[in-house]
Amino acid sequence: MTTVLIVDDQPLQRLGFRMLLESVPGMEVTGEAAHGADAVRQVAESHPDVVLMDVRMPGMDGIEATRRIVASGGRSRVLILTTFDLDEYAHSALRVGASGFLLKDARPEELLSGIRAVAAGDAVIAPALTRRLLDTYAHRLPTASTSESRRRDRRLESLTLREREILVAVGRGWTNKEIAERFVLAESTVKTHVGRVLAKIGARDRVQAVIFAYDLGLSTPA
Amino acid sequence: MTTVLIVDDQPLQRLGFRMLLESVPGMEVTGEAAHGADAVRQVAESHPDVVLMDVRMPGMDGIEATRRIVASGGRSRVLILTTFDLDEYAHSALRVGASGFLLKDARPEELLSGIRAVAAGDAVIAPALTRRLLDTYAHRLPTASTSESRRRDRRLESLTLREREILVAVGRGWTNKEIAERFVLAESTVKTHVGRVLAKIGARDRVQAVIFAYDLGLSTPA
DNA sequence: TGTCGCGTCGTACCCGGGTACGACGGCCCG
DNA sequence: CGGGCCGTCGTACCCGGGTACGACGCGACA
Repeated sequence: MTTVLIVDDQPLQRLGFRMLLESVPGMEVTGEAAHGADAVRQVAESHPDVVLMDVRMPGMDGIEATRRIVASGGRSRVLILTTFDLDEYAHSALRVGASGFLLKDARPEELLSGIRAVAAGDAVIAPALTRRLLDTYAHRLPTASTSESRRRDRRLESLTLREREILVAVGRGWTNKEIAERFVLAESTVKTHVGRVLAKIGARDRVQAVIFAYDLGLSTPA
Repeated sequence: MTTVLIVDDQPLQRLGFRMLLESVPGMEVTGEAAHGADAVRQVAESHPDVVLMDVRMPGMDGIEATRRIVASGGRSRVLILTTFDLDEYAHSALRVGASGFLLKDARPEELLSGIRAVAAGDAVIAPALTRRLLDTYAHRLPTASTSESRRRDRRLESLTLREREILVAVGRGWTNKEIAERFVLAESTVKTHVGRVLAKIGARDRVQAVIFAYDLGLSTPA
């Protein structure tokens, strides 16, 4: 049984989705929300497997709602559904952790197939957008085995838990003193940790450490 | 009418694809190839809309064949089909210009839907792989215009061209001295610029400036 | 013609950050 | 039990970075 929360500001659109989903065995609609804030609230309550999320809504939009749902750490996956084939939407949505991005003109079976994939922990992107993403980013994919990213992974692996925490803090732009205060440590201790982190990841100073953190997604914008 | 070339070293596999495609109106199989070299030759002759390409084949493999087909500049699009869910294959395939990457265990309608999308100039990636690609690369997508970043955009707008260049350099982790050398400037000049940038964007130090730059996608993890 | 934004450079000062030590207690594991 | 990893803290030193001035030449534009 796959549980779904429908989020869209248009009642008629919600009805359409509900009709479709309820006609399919194994799909259950656990609720509807008309704006982002309500969506976030309902996800916290009912923990649906999949959230069908519209982008453009009055009040909190779908991107921000997605960000909060993902950040909450629950099991729910967000599948963005929009009428507008805009790259900015898609980039933002995928960036904040959406598991999918489909257009509302998709055929019903494509939508259902997408929902199933997302519920299973996979991800889907509309073919038109996939094309543009590939055109833009395919050339910078790693050629083959290992290379850069995996080597960096090893560098990250070499960090102890504490050091990783410190690196994240540095990535937030905090000074040593601020880190010391928040972690309740002596500033000298923080310096020690930072120094070890720099040595391990091969950074010259905390600026390069921040860049390293962003490259690995350890720190993320927004 | 969509024309398709089937490339696979296993005759039985080719037969399966042919049976499926010929059962669908609007699909036409223009030929079969058992290895990469033959595929490249046939594409040059018959210019199919879509090439269904296996990866593992004796002789020239599917990746190399794809590279050549794409490089030839024709209209044919390549859809990779493989039994093996290996990231290296996918990365390589997409990098050399494949329009899609699906697994052979896909349902027939998914495969057909993928072929249609590719024929239309779009692209498709298997959901399981899409998930991994997103997990790996989504965080480095450029941010777009959310309400948040638009406010920052104004801050960015307030920077002069030179200051923006300096900010990018800072975002790369360069020291003031290094920036001075690369831009052929005095270090004091760089300091002046950096100071003005910090004041304008509301950053305390260059670390926060780096974070700012990443948030706006002005600097991106390469 | 004046003036304003921009880019350039200099000096002087202070401070946060990075390094190089050394040290101590806790913990796990051989 | 001893050694190793981890996390903690301290002192001392040096340097890069940030700030606060002031100054100059240039092009645009009123």
